Amino acid sequence: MSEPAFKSEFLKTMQARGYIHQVSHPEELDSAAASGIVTAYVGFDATAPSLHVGNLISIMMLRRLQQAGHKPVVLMGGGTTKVGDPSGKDESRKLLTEADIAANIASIRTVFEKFLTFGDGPTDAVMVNNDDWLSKLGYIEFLREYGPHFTVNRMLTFDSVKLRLEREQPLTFLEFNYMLMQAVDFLHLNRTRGVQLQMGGSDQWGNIINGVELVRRMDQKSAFALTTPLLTTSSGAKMGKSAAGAVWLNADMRSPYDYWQFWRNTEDADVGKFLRLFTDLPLDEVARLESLPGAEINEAKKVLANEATRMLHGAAEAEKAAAAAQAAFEQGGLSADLPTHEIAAAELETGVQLADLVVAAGLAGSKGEARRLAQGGGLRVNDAAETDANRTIATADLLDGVVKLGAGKKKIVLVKPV
RNA sequence: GGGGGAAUGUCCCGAGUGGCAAAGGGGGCGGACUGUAAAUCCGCUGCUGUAAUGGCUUCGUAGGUUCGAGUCCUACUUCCCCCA
Repeated sequence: MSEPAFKSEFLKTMQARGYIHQVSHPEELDSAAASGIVTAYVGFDATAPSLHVGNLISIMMLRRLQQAGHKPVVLMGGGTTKVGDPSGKDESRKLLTEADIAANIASIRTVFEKFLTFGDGPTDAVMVNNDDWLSKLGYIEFLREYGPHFTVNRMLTFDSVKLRLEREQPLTFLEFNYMLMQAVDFLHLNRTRGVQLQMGGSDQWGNIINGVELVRRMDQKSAFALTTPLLTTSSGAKMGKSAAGAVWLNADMRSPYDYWQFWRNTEDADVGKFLRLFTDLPLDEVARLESLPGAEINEAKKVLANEATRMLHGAAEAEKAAAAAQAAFEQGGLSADLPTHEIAAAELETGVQLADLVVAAGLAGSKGEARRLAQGGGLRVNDAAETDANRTIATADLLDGVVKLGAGKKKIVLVKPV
C-alpha cells in the first residue's frame, strides 16, 4: 500500500492505529489538521437505548480527534430515526415515538461522556440532533434548495445503490433519499458549526461523499470524508455479535463483567488490531503484546479487556471484572463480583426446578434449551455436571450462601437467595 | 392494462412428492482437543412435558376441498421478470 505520509498528528495516528479505509482529499485534510482545529462529526442512530460495540470504532475516532487537538461533534440521528431504518424486510417495523427517541438519546449520551470531554471550549465535544433541522424542512423547499445539486445519474453509481440494482433487489425511494438527508446534515453542520469532516464506517462512504460534494458545490468550502474499514474478526464474523447478543455499551444492558469477557475472548489474530483501535496504549507496547508467543497472548487479551473496560466503565469496575474472572477461571473459586441472579429465599426453600432456574438466570432462552444444555453435558451446578434439568434446587444446594450455575465453560451465574 | 414467477422453521440462505415438526447449508449453542484462542471432530438447534411412541403452535394473509394441506382451489397482500 502506498499510503501517503501524513504530517498532521491526527491523520498520522489514525493511519498508524488502523482507522483509515478511505479518505477524500487527503493532502488538503492533512494540511488543515496540521495548521488548525478541524471540526469533525459522526452520525449515530437512536434506535436503541444503547450503542453497541459496533459503534465503538466511530466513537474512538472522535476520541482520537479530540486527543489530537480537534473538535468532535456527535450527531444523533433523531430526525432520521423518525423515518425508520428501511433496510429490514419485516413489514412490522415499529416506528419509534418521539419520546422513545428522546429517551434513547439521553441514555446514549452518557456513554459518549466516557470517551469525550464535552463543554464549550474550542476543542470540547458537542452533541447535536438532526431532528432540529431536518424536521423543519418542507418537501418543496427541500427539492428546490438541494434537488438541483444531485443528479440521479451520479446517485446510481454509488455502491449502495448499484449493488441493490444489480442484485435486482428493491430500493425504495425513501432509502434512495437517505443519502440526501445525510448530505443536508453535513451542509447544515458546516454552515452552523464549521464542520469540515464527516467520518463513519466504510458502508457510509457514498453517503458521506454526497455531503462533501454538496458543501463544496453550494458553498465552495472544504469538506472531507474519512471512513473506517468494516470490522470483522479474523475468522470472518461480524464484530460485536456474541453469545449473549449485541454487546451493548450501557452498563445496565451489558454488565462490566460481561464486557470484560467479551474482550478477553478475542481471537488471537485480532488482539493487536483491537489494542490499536480500542485502547490508548502506545503503539510500541501494542507491538510487544501482540507478538507474545503461544498461550502468552492471553496476557495481551487481559490487557485489552482491562483497558477497554476501564475506558467505558472506569478503573474500579475493570478491576472487579478482572478479579472475578481470575477467581472463576484460574482458581475455580467464587467471587461476589460474578453475575448474580437473586431469588426469593422462600422460593428456594420450597424448591425450584433446575430448568426454570437456568432460564430465570438468563443462561437459556427456554426450558427446552435448558434441558438440551443439561443433556449435552454443558450444565453445571456448583461445578458438578448435571444432566437432569428436572431436578429440584433447594436450600440444601446452597454453598457459601449461593448456588453456582455454569452453562458451558464461560458462563457462570450465582443464584443468591434474598 | 396483459402474461409469467416468488413468499418456507420470525437470525439468514434454501429443498419440499397430500401423511411434515418439515432435507441441506450458514450462523448459534453444547461437548472433545487446547490457552477462556483459531482450526478440526461430535451432538443439539419450534414451545411445552416425559421413562416415553405425548400435547400444542409453525410454511405471506383469509377462506375452501380433503380422514389429512407447506404441498390442491379461491380471494387478498407484497416483491421480481416479460409484453404494452
